[in-house]
Amino acid sequence: MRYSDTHKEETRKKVLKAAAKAVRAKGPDGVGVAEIMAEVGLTHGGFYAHFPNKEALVAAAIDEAFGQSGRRFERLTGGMDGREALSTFVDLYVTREHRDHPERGCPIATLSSELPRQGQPVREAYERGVQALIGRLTRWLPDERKGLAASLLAEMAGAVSLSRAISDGAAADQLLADARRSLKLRMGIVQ
Amino acid sequence: MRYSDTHKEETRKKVLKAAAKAVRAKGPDGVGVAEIMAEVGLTHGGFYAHFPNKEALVAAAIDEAFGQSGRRFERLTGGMDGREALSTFVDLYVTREHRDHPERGCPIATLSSELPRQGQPVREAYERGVQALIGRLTRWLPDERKGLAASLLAEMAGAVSLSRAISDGAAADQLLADARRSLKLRMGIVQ
DNA sequence: CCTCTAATATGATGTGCATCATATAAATGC
DNA sequence: GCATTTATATGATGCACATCATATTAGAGG
Repeated sequence: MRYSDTHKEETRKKVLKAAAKAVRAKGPDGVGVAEIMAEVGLTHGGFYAHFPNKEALVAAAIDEAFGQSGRRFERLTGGMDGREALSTFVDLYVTREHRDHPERGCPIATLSSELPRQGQPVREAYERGVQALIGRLTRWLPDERKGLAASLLAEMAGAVSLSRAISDGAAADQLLADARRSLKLRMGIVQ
Repeated sequence: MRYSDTHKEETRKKVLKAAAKAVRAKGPDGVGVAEIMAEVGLTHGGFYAHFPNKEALVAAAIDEAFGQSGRRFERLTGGMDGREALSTFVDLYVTREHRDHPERGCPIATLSSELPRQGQPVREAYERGVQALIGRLTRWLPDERKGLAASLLAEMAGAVSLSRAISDGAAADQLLADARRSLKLRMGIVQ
């Protein structure tokens, strides 16, 4: 092989990361192949040497996005007990910071409504990510109540998502604060 | 005028209703002008006699969708006290029926994630609808706690939205049931 | 029954996009 | 430094769509 052994793999990774960001920022249908390739300094034609089609890229990008936030949370909560980990998670997820940066946030808060309309490979990637996150939360909860974990995640994503629709910043912040409190109550962290 | 006085207005209404359904089913960007006109038995060209452009239609369709569900809930909860109205609302909103029929459901559960990326007129219509719904819930709550109302709405929409991503029907139903219970707890309806 | 005008249809234009066939260029091993 | 092969670029194709200019038709008023 003439390019370095790792060159193609590196390019693929870069494309994937750009896509993971772009998909969250503009949605699966709002983003174009050419745009993502340009982001990496390439042109659109080379794309098909890395992915069979756009749908495969989007699916991989969603896996990547979930993977990124998953690793981040593992890192930040490593060594904590369940109670502390849950509290940390809420304080990182249900925030203005998350609301204001969908492109590096949780795919659920950013893509929930449009994902059911995507093709099967994309939906599958999304569900994998959702289930992994539910699993993580479940392990942190007393008695490992999976149903509760899912419902808590719904509340967190719903709060971030709805706060993005509220133009009055103070009201949006208040919504997030109310949600954090409700979540910690449900988790048994506060009374 | 040669057509009956009300003809144009009736056509506009029909287009609007078709759009309100289509926008929820396929998203603002997933739906085409020609498709909506065909739904009403017309061709695409006539569209611009009714709306200046697609964006205006989408904004009007979102108003219409919020209006439809608003009127429906007013009708169903008319005469109830706050407690009973809230309980009824939860039992209608956080359901499998709602999950399975986005095209006639709440625009928040169907459009939340992609709406922040729409143009201003569409975002404004959406926020009007959100605020109206928050207002309705607020009036039903003891002490009229607006922040709580918003947070409750986030949890409801989040639960329906997330349940749409879960392919295992039983698990999705369980998520909805858990959410209903959590919501009624927060509303002070059950212990 | 005919006229006239508002409502709708036809068809064209331009744009953006995914995909692919083919051309070019990069850089390693010789 | 050259040949070879692999990565990337160029450019073409076809489709879906919004928009608009122009043509046609429906049908109430005379």
